[in-house]
Amino acid sequence: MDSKAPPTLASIAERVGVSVNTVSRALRAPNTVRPQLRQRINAAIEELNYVPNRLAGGLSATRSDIVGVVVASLYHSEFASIVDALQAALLTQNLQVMLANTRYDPDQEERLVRSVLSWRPVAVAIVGIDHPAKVSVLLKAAGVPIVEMWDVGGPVIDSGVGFDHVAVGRAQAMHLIERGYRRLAFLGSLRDNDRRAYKRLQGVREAVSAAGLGEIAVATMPHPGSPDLGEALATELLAQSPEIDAIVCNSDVVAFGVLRALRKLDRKVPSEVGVVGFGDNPASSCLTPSLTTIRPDREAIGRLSGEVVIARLNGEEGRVCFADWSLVERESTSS
Amino acid sequence: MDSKAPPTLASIAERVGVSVNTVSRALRAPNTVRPQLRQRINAAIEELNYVPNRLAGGLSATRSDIVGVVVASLYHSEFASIVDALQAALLTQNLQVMLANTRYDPDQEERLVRSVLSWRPVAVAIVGIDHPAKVSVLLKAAGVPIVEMWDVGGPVIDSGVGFDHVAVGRAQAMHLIERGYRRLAFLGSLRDNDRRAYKRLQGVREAVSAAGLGEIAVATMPHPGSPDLGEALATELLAQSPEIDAIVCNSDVVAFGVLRALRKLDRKVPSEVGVVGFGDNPASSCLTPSLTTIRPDREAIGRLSGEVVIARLNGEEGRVCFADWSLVERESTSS
DNA sequence: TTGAAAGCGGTACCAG
DNA sequence: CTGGTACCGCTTTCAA
Repeated sequence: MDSKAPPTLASIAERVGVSVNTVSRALRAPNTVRPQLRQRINAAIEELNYVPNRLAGGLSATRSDIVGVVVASLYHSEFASIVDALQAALLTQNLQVMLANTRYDPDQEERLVRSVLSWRPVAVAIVGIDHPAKVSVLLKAAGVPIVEMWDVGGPVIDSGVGFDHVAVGRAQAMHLIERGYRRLAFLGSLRDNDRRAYKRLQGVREAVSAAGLGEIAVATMPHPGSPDLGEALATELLAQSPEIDAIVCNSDVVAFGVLRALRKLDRKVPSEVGVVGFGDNPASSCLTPSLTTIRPDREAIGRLSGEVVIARLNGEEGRVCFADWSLVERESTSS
Repeated sequence: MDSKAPPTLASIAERVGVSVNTVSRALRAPNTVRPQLRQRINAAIEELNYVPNRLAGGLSATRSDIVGVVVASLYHSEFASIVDALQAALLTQNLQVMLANTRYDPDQEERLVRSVLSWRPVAVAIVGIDHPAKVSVLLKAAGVPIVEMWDVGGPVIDSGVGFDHVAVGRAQAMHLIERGYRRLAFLGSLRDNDRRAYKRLQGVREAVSAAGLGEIAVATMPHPGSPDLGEALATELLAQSPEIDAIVCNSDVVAFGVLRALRKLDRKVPSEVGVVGFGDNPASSCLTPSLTTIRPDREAIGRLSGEVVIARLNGEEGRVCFADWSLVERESTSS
């Protein structure tokens, strides 16, 4: 790195001997400039390694080509693949992702949303629909399309792409109940800011209650999910409530640890205990027993979110898209 | 969303009846403004939901508080946790991440680097040290600190944080050789742009050659790694070369599929075939047999990269940090 | 402690 | 097809 000031439009204009805005046009509308001149301009650009200054461009054009993206985590691909697909979709329109990551820290969301908005994004995509009040206000006041992703089980500010997490919880529990399990528990990482997890838990409760099975045991910790967490929680849970015969896990990674705990406790899966995960980790199909889980279509959520952003920028109306998810039945529940 | 123009410093200045730059100072250096005035200004800011325009601010200050981050993938947390930790480190200095993802597409790197540089980042963190020539030129010409992450087995532009991937490949192979395996193979996703993977393969070759074991079999595909890919490649490989007794996998996720293939082929692991992965996927310890693998300290790489960026911005010299990695020995090789 | 004025590097509109 | 000229919204001297 050498710290001299980078070349500007003016530098290259001067070098070629034309005005600044001829150069500007050569870049944005090449065919409004004489081919020969254009060539000389391009040569100068190449030679000086000129890179346009989008701070200036965005300020002047009062639009930035930035899409703000706010997620709760990048860990273990919970949202990483959504961002991945979203970014790919946005790239087709030369839209740039400005990423912010709350890491499930409730105090961060407002701060990060402010930070993202300060770049005057042309749109914002954000995980969840349950934001602190001020966040919703800021998002609305920003005057740009807002796409709320992942959870659409409720009203959205502008547009939404995701699925209903209560329904997922219900499906997890109903599957277990259909398989003959009767003493269900819910287990996993549960952070205050993770409203989606609470909704899935709620769904589990609803299904259990509808089946007349009474209260479920719940074992959670506010730490990020991991196999070790799952093993610890399961071990403790089964010590306290040995009658439990089915465990709904808040993530596959946690379920991996639960399976390990059950192996150590010599409780057979699925004959004595059934286990359902959430998230469809690539490893879930490779465990023994393989793990029954919920497969949300993250790629679709990212892609559709990108498409909604683009549609909104083209003047289309806000809308809500439901993304697919399915229960993938494997060995851990096929009793 | 309502599309009226967002409030500016001028709007709030007018509302309070002071000049623009009094407001500006109230934000950046609160104690240079009379407390009472400051309160009225803050009230107006709150009321109008004012969010500063960083395009303007950055342009004016000729620095942006953006750190450009260029990765090759976000899929299955190969780099996601690096970004996660990097972002956390940068947040302490109010630095914002502008993320670009090449998805291992060789054609994208130059384009994305240009795009990132156009935001006049104060620094750039990028995966890898083997860039197309033009990318290196642009990065150097940008005149800001550049941190090359993940691979530091060679010269860096400015600073680097990572480890030597050739050494990793060597360690994988040597471990297998020490365990008594003799007919090694390398298997997995291998994309042109993934120079690190080639280096690991090279390391495997070096170790095998040093042990006088001759050529190794290689089974790769240019597609993203997955269990299915691993299973397919392993099945084919062992059909062609049934004498193979050890497989070095380019990622854990691929290794999961390899283990599945071996199970189906009724080849015992580790007694008949040894398997080593790379990446330390959380599930690796939960498989049966559990997977021996290489654990790179991704969190450290992200955190250290952030620290190097910050140090460089404080005027310190460029430097290279080696991050930890270790071979985690588990059941898949303990013959 | 506060204000006026000159940019930062582009874009957009209008004239030539 | 090309150049002149106001801005875009904020920061930064420099005075007051």
